[in-house]
Amino acid sequence: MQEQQIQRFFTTLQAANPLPASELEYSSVFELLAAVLLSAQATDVGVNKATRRLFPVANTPARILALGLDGLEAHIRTIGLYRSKARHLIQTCEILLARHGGQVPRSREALEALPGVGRKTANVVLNVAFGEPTCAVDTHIFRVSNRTGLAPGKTPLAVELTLVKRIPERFRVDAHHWLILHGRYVCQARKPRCAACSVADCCDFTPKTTAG
DNA sequence: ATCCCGAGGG
DNA sequence: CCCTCTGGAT
Repeated sequence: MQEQQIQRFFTTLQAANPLPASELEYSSVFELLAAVLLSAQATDVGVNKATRRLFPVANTPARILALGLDGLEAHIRTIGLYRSKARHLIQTCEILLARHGGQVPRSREALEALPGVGRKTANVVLNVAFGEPTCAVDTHIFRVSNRTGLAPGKTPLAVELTLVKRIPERFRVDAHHWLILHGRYVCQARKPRCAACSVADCCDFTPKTTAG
């Protein structure tokens, strides 16, 4: 995908969805962090189902810790990888209270030091909660970036660095949600819906009919 | 490279 | 049945 096509790609997605947002449900920065931590290799629908049980009972680090490991697991048992996520979330809450006054830190280093928080989750929090133009690369963004030719790369980090270079700054904050939603509903893993795709004409993957 | 790990879809 | 879902730790 060439530079002019990248402009068109994001301009088109922007026109269809001027104010894109996460489909994860949260009402505080801590809830966002917890929801994103729980969302690893899980659907947002499944995460929302669990957090609708969890957050009314425990939506602060102290309240999560008050649940204990078994109590937390009971609330999130329907999410894949729930045992490791419960353990990590508890360890993260302990660190938030011990080192950060119970608040979610704003630096990449501090975020990635939290158990269960890697580069992708840190990028999401930095972007969605704090407005930084980071490019979190999840399964959707990795696939869409490679398939369309927007940012080819063998690893998520390689894709991320290319995305930062290639996405114009004015699009970079919202690009996260545009790419995820595009991957979820149009550029799907198994059967990409190219016939219904608004950006097929600037995609390396979609077969294009020769002009004329 | 491997493990974790439930739910939904094809 | 198999694949996929806003990955991270070992």
